[in-house]
Formats: sequence, structure tokens, C-alpha cells
Amino acid sequence: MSAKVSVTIKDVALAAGCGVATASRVLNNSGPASADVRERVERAARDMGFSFSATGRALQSRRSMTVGCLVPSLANPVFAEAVQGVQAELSGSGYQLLISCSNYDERADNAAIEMLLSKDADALIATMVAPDRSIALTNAIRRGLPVSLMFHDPLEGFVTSYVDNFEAAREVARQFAEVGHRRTGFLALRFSTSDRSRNRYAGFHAECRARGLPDPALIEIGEAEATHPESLAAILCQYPKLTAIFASNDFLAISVQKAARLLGWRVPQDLSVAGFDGIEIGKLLEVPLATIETEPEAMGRQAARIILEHLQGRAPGQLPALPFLFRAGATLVAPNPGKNDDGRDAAQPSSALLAETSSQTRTNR
Amino acid sequence: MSAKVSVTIKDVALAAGCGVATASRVLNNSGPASADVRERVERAARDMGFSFSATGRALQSRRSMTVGCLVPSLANPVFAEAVQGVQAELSGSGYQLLISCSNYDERADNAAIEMLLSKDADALIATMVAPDRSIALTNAIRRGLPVSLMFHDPLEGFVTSYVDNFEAAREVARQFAEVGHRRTGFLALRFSTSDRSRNRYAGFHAECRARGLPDPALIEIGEAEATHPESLAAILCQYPKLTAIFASNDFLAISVQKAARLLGWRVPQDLSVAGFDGIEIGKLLEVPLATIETEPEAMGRQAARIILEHLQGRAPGQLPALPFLFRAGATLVAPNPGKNDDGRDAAQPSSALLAETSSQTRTNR
DNA sequence: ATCTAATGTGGAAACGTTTCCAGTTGGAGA
DNA sequence: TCTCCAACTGGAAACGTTTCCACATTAGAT
Repeated sequence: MSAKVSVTIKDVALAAGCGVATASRVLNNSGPASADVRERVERAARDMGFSFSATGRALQSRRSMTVGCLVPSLANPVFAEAVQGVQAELSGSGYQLLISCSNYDERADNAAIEMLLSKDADALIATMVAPDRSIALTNAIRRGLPVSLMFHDPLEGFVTSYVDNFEAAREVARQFAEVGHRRTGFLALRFSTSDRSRNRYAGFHAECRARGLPDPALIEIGEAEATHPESLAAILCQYPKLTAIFASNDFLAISVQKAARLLGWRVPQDLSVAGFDGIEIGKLLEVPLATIETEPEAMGRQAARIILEHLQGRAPGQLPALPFLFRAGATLVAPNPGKNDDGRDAAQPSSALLAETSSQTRTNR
Repeated sequence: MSAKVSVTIKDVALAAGCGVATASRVLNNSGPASADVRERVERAARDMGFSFSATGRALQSRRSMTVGCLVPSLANPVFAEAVQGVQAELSGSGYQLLISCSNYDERADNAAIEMLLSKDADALIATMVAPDRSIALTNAIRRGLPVSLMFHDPLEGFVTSYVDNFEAAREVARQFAEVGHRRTGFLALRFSTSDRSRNRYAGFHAECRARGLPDPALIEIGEAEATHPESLAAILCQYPKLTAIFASNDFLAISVQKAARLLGWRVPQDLSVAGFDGIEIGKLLEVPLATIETEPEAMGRQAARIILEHLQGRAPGQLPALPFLFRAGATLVAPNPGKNDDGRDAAQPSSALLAETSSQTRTNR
């Protein structure tokens, strides 16, 4: 109706014939007001289509009711789901989500944090290349701003929501070893910018060592190879002796299967594969993917809950790691004696059996 | 260093021994200042770690430098990628992204728009159940707030970034028909809350009609069936005569393959399948998925560009649809004469051939 | 009838900016 | 020396809220 661009509480007060203080009290139910004036104010507000200006409120209350969130990329479903979890948990709390993406770039990380801070975010939830190296972030913490990380393993001075990458990777090594794999490889994307990837390798490596197995091959690849099965195949070619590959995420694991197919290798007969993350599609594949199942959305929710508690004055400490689950899948079976050339190879039972059984191992720390 | 929670321009001015007006001019490079005072202000700001309060600025300038964005869910990679595109395009423009998700709920849609408006968003980018029914949204437009939709087909009174769902679906019908399919089905998730789904069905239906083929079966399913291949199989069972299914998105198409497998049907020999969206993983499958390739990220970028232009005073009109591409895949071949029971069936040539050739049809409107 | 207390009310300050405007300075030209 | 103008400067208002405080009104108690 009214062409007024934006109607303020002053306009409402004027229309209702009272002071702004009274109008504010009525509209917020924050103080006494006679039935009479209450009615007038409410009607005026309704008629004029009044709504509070969050900016005005933020300025006066020193709270923007906004939570800043930084993730490497929303194109990676794992982060997207985590953000979805954050958003879901925040929704209804009155807090809104301010989003930023760094594209796995450390400089962008810092710029983004500074941007979020200058937007007066009341709290920060982040996954970064190197949280501990971010001056902006540590400053924020020092100033008492609630900060909570996602995906990062525990880090001195930070609170984080995470799965224990090291332990989960050990579990994969265990599964590999138990069916008889000796020569294994870890396929890593963004090894240098992802502590997750590094910790997974560390756990995988540690467990192999502990079992007296050869060290796993560390195969680092770039964005290009990850999205181009032909390039990936060219790389895999250089590791003909491996009988099993642990990929640092499910998408990569599926690419490995494709690359193997291009090379004429059969999965799992010629090469076993396991992934990480537990994306839904892995279960639907013709050869279901063995993987570590995680719940990014739960991670986001936990991070948001921590922030919310902080914001309400409580100061929750570090929570234990979120659970993960080794999901058995047909991509992982005993190595093919033909390919494995170092004497002792395990003649494990069937393959298809393990695949369709949903025997899963729940681990929790 | 200083334990001061937040340092304002007033503090800086005080430290530099000048008025706030001068400090503001220096810090913004927005007016004259002697070299002397300029130097003092800049040093004070640096020493005290001053940064502008976006809130203060927003209040005085009436611009929050914030763009509100509403999508059904970030758990759906298609939307997540679109948001990533928006974010990427916005980054560097000074605008920040305020995110909200509705979970495909019309009521939540409206509440979210109102929330974003009350947060003083300078513009809105949205994908909703029913943009045209949203009072909050139409009000926003009437007030002159830049609004741009994503994914929705053109709608009176709105500007949208989209692919032509109707045409794309016709293309699928054409591809189905050309290899000889007559009895086809359209598998729809969230038919009632997604105009995309409805328009795809409409296009598919129209093209079948135009070719004198039987109307495609409309198979509506819920969230539960979509994520549970067993349930999906039970439903597919009821349509034994179909030789090809067009699923309203790729994830669903992959689920169909799984369900078919559970029923002992072979894809593509017993059932051809095509999807929509063109997610990357479709290419990596053992039986690569035939699908309509789209670029959600480009969609987000376009929406953001439109908004940015609006914000700079230009008023760009509706742009043409974004291009789509029919991606051939091994899931689509000629129907198996054995299954097709109505007399005239096409004895098309090979199957595997069509699969591995990457002959793709580019369409644009 | 007076006193107290509770209730209602609105003016004004504060939050952090930017910008208008008026004032002060200094130097150049007459 | 006087005038004028440009360059610089800072006070104050405004943006939309909330909240403190003081004031007025009323009802209840003595």
C-alpha cells in the first residue's frame, strides 16, 4: 500500500500517537503499556507493514545476530552438508548464517575471516587450510568471540567438531590387512592444504607399520587428475604392484574405479579400493564402495550447538570426536594371488559375500 | 595487545588527536587531509587494530552490503553448487552472502524471506516452492529490492536464471523415441513442490504426444522411496512394461539402476534410464548415465551478476535460458524386443556403441 | 483526606558511521 | 597591508534501535 521504502519504529509511534520508547516496549513486549496504546501501536505496525531493522538493533545491542561460516568450497558435498547442518541448527535461534568460501586458499581464508569479523559476526564456524596460522582467527578468539572449527582434528586453543581421521584411517588399514593386502597406496588430493588428508595418511601409515607391513605408497595428485580419469589412470600405471588403494575421499575412490577400468584392471579382483566420507551414492554403485562413513551434517550441527551455547554464556569445552563407521563394500576383497608377487598372500574366502553383508564396525574414538 | 573489545573510529580520532570526521575522511580516502594528520590517523588505526563496523556503516548508508540467498537445501549438490557460484561471483564485490534453507517447505520459504528482509539484505536470490505465492517476496520486489530467482522457469514479474526444463525434457523424449522406446515413465520426486519437476514432466509428455507415442507414466515418489532402493524397486515392479525411465534428477536415476538390479533387470538391456542435472559422478559409473547436463554454478553466477548490476543502478532484464546438453550414456539403448510387447518394435543397431561415443547434442533454447 | 507505591509514558542518550556545514588557517594576489 | 580563496578541520546531525531515567497518573492503604 504505502510506497514508503521502509517504515521505522518512529513512523509507527507517530501513527499510534505515542513515543518511540512506548512503541518499542509494545512491539518487543518488553515493558508496561496500557491496553489502549498497545492496541494502537500494534495496529499501526500491522497497517504500515513495519518490521524491525536488524541494523538498528545490532548497533544498539552490539549483537549482529549473525554467525560467520567459512568453508573451503560448497561444491564439495561434504562441506555443503556440514553447512546445511549448521544452518538447520541455527534456524529458529534467531541467528543467521553469513557464508564465505576460500577455495582451499590460505590467503583467501584470512581475508574471509577478516571480512566476517568486519561484518560484526557474533561468532565464527570455520574449516580452513591452517586455522592456527590465521592471525585474524586467533585475534578473534583472544577477543572472546566464540569460534568453533569443523573437520579439523583437535588443535591447541581451538574447539573443533571432527571425526578422528587418524583412527578411521587405521581402521581402513586394519580392514585391508585383515583380508591380506600388503602393498597398499594412499591417494591424496590437496595433501598440502588439508590436515584431514594428512592425518588420514598418518593413521593409515601408522597401522601398516604397526603390523609390519610395507609402508603405503603416498600418491599425491592435483585437481586436474582427480577430475580426469585418464590422467589418474596414467598415474596409477606407475604403481602396478599395489593391490589396494585408500583414497582420501569417496569421489576420488570412484574415480579410481573408473581409472582402473580404463586400464583393464578389475575392481576388486585386481585392485581393492576404499574411500572416505560415506557419500550416499557409494551404496548405489554396481560395486558398492567400501568406505568410512561420516556424518558431515552432524558435524555442522555440533559446531553450531557449541556456538549457540557459547553465545548463551556457557563455555563448552572440546567434545569427543564424532563417530565413524567402516562400511563394507564390494570394492574391497582379498588380493588376487596373481598380482601380488611377494610370496605370502592370504587366500581369504569369497568376495561377493563380504560385499552384500552389511557387517559394519562401529567405532567411536 | 590492547584488551579493548572493539576499537571505534572515535578511539582512533582521539588517539590521533583529531575529530572523527577527519579520521573518517582519512580512513576512507574520501576527502582532504593534511599529510600530517593523515599519517597520525593511519598509524593510530594500525596500532589499535581498528576496523570499520559494518553495522555502523550500514545504519548510516542504508546499505547492509549483504545479499540474502534462499535455497531448498544445501544437501542437494545442485543447489550447493549454485550457491557456490553466487558466492564466487559476489566475492570481491564487497557483498556478503546471507544463507537460508527451507527444506522444500513453503511456509519456511516465506519465513526465511521475511527473516532475510528484516536483516536488511540489499538484494535477494532465491529458489522457492512458489515464488509467485510469496507475499514477502512480491512485497520486496514492489519496494524495489533487487530480486533474482534461480532454477525457476520464467515467471511473470520475476527475473530468473534457469535452464529450459521443458525443452530439455523434450530432448530426452526425443532421444528415447529415436532409439525406439514407446512405453516410458517419468519418475518424479517432490512433484508438488518443484516446478522444475513439473516442467520436465510437461516437456517429456508433450514430446511423446507430438510423436504419437503413448503418454508416459507419471511415477511420483516420496523422500523415503528415493533413498531406499528396495522401496523404489517395489514401485518399479508395478510398471513392468516400461522400457525406459526418465528420472527427474541424476541421483534418482542412479537409484533406479540400483532398484532395477535388485529386481534382476539389467540396465540398459531391460530398462533404459536417463537422469537430469549431469552430476560428475554419472560419468564415472560402470554404466555411464545418460543425462541432461546443466551447470548449476553458472546459474548461481548469472543470478549474482544480475543482482550486482541491479545494485549498481542498471536494471537488467530477463536473460535467455542457460544452455543444457544431452549427455549420451550407456544407460540408454534401444529397447529389448523381448520386453516390449506391443507389436512394432525398433530393431536398432548396437548398444555399447552409442554408449562410449560421446556424441552430444548442444541445445540452447 | 493524604501518602505511598505501582503503573504508564516519553525524552534523551547511546551504539559507530558518514556527511553537511561552518569555521580556521595559510598563502597568493592586489 | 588587506582581501580573497583554497585547503583543511571538527562539531553536529542523522541513520533505527533500546534503555535509562524522570515524570505523571492512578489506585490502594492509612
